[in-house]
Amino acid sequence: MDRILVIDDDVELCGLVGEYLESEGFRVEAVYDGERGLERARQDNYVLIVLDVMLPGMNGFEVLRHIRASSPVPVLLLTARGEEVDRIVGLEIGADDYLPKPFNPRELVARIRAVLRRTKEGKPSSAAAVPDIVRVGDIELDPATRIVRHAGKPVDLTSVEFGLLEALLRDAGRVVTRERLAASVLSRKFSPFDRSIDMHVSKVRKKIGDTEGEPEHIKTVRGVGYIFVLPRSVKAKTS
Amino acid sequence: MDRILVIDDDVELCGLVGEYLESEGFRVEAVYDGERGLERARQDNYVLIVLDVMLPGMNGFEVLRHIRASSPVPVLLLTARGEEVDRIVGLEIGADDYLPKPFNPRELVARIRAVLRRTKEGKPSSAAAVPDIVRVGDIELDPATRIVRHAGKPVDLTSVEFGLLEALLRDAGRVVTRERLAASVLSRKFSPFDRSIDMHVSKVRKKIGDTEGEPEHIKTVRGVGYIFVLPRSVKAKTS
DNA sequence: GTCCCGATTTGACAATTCTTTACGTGGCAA
DNA sequence: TTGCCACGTAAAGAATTGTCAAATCGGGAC
Repeated sequence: MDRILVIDDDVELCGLVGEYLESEGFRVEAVYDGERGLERARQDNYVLIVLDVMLPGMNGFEVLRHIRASSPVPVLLLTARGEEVDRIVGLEIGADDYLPKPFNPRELVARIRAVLRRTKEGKPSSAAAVPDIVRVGDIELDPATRIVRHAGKPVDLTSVEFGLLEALLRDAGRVVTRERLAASVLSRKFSPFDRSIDMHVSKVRKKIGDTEGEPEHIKTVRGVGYIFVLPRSVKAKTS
Repeated sequence: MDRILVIDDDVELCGLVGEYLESEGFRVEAVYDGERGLERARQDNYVLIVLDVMLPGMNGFEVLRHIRASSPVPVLLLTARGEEVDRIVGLEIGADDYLPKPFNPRELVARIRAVLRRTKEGKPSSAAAVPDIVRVGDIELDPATRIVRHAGKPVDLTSVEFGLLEALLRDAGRVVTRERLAASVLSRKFSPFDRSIDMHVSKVRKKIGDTEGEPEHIKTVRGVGYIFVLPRSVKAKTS
């Protein structure tokens, strides 16, 4: 089983991430400081390391440099929001990708899979990280260009609409609650009078053709939220 | 610990750079003229030398030539702004990279690390040093010469515009927040009334042709920031 | 030092996007 | 069927962004 090492001093986050990754079929170990992380990284064999930049004691870059000195194991950096340090430094010293906090666990998984795929393909570490296209049925969403296509034809979405569709697509086949949508799309708590999400769902539906008798993409789950329906008998593997 | 020698007659700058590099885990020594620099370079063992081209007495090229006569130590040249010619000369005599003043300390660190990585990877020093050029789609940006091209044609940008475009390009395919842009481009905290970034984005857009119906380069992500879109023309295999 | 010029920032207003209001529809239970 | 409540969506209102133009800043020439 693929083993992943998470180095992050945020214990709670480690727990969440760990749980999620395990549900996705990885084995996860977490340590909460750089020294310990380095130690583990050296003695054990992980397929990938998730490394927080901001660590007590030895910072993430230090750790990365030391890891790189002895091993080509793929490393995915987590950076705090609004943090100055960015790709310039991170990728230059040999990270394989990075993800700004806060992030969606699905996004993390997608990136981990992308990195693993790249490195497995024989590509040496530190190749440029290109976000993946999310495809479900006849809908295609590209985070890198923010272009959405419906049956191949580009659909013009606003920022919020794009974010909403992305959130639904990344969890295609599962119900996404209004709470989660509000949090991830609008960056705010959901309150019962807030009809904003509904409004945007309405608009997205219109734009991706959920109006005619066509098989609809976004179904309402009364009292809970929305679900992007999967085309029959296809599992939610975006990788 | 990795030791770096800085040769530059600007004492203040030496101080700043030294401080920054030390915070990044290097040990730094600085001297303020070429003769002394040469002396130090000969007797001590540095992992890298940062050398200003414009020096009182013996100029940087002289110094570099002398250093190269006896040592393969990596050298990073600092050139005054707009001195394009120097690039060719500098790299030909055996510099490993160079950086025009004024520069961002982070950029310096990134380049130092890049050089160290290159030279450590077995490439002998002074092997073809390729200063990184950032290329995304039909846009090409050279941090070293500060020249930007759109479809091959040079685009005239002001320094803020250049910095803005560079920041976006380095994170092409990902959203860059206003906070981040303000910090890295304007060197200040972003405040909600600050329209400066927007203004510059507007100007850059105009200059790189984001005005016609053509696929635009810079998209707005409302409430967050901007994203430089990655071209997706090349499917599947994107190195 | 002052003057000048281009660059950057700020002010103002238009255009676009998002939120809220308002009302209609339809599901669900008794 | 009735009543209730959640959802759909048009339209008004609020907020954010685009951009022109004017004010301010900063660096070099003198």
